[in-house]
Amino acid sequence: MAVKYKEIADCLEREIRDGKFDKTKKLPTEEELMKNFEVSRNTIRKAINQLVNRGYIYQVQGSGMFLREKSVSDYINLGSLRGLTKDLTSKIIETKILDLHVIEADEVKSKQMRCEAGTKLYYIKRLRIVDKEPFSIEISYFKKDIVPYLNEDIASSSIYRYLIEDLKLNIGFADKVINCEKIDEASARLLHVNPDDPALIIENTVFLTNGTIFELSNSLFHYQKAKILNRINFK
Amino acid sequence: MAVKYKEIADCLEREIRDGKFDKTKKLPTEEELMKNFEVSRNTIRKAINQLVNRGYIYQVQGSGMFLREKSVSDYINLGSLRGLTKDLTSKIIETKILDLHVIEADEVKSKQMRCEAGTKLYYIKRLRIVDKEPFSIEISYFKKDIVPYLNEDIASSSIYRYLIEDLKLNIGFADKVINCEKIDEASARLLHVNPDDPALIIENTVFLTNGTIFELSNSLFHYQKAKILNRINFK
DNA sequence: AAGTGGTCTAGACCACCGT
DNA sequence: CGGTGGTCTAGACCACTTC
Repeated sequence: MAVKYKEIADCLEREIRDGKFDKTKKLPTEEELMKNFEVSRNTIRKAINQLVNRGYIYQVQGSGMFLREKSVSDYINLGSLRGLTKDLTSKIIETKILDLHVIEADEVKSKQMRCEAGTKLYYIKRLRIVDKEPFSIEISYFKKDIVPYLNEDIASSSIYRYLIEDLKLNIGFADKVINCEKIDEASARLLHVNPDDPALIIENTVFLTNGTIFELSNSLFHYQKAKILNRINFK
Repeated sequence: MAVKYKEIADCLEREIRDGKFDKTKKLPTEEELMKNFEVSRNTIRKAINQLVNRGYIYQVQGSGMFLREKSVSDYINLGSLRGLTKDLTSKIIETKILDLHVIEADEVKSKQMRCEAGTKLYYIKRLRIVDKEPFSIEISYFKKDIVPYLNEDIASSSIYRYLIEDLKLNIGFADKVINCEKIDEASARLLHVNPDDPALIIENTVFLTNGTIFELSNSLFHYQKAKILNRINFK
């Protein structure tokens, strides 16, 4: 990390999650934080901005910084990279790899991923299981020139932990398209629902900081079990 | 407005939307913008940050600021206040008021909206029609002490324009929960779909900048017509 | 090496909240 | 009125990209 404002943000996030401010529901003032962390006001404000964007707090001019109501821990967080494991704490998450191999991009995929047709892609299909019940089906494509190696071990734990910590990928931004459809028969069997039942779908296009697409994924959720939470700030 | 960085952000947003940078797909450098707008670097960077958060551009250290691919204009934008009218440009949006009157908060609503039971609320039920076809059913509750007046006229055009520009409400943040369900019979009739067809649902809790809840809404979308887009930035 | 964004500091003044 | 965030400036140095 080595960047002050991120370290401060992460530290404060930990403290918030640990309930350090639950009694007052209020954070220390900017001035106090400046003293505690021995940095300038701008740096504190940048750190705090992270917490605001992550949905933990809100600021009131002239009054202070307050905790936002705890998000019940049963939602999928749209705005984070942290994956199911970190979103659904207090649940048992398991992953079953249904398929994992290298393919070549066809016309459609090459267009979607902005690459040449024939580009090598990892194709992964996974069934996510929450508290012993099928929860979602996720199909992902990774560009092999950016993610040169993947195996079942990595794919069944946290792919993103691997991409960030081991491969040191600089993930920049993502487009997420959400809609719902009638589920197809094969997926219905996997999720233990009836054909034509609803399914919640997230299509995800993920970019590196330099603007390159490196992943495309399609997640299909059990309609009674999945709820997505998104916290938004205006201003 | 009167705040420099927001004015600059709005100005640049307009220019981006007008296609001013489409040829190069690149924005001027920070230095050029500093000169053009005659402000300090921090102010420019704050303005640019707005554009990043609004999903218009991404920055590459050492290289420049680039346009993000145009969001096709057929999505509902989760991260904006701008409502259907501004999201679905190039479409004809109509609104039919199904119900509008003042009620008193029951146990459930008072809990959801964090107010006393019996608090006066505007209850509004609207059918949104896009290109002459039913698109969504929106049920909203507004606290009457914050939104003292509403009528069919206001409710059938842009409520948010009224809240912001006329009532000068300071809207701060929102929690959105998305899921999908089987549609009920009455809604199915309104949306011209079959009972038990899927429905995409957004539950929206909106807060003023001081942390007060002033609106609760529940939108139920035609599953084949509604797609939600959310652009996310990491870092 | 030059160009361009990213981080950080120090200080000034304004706007809003609560007493 | 004092306390606390919000905006803005000016300048320094670092990190990455591009050639």
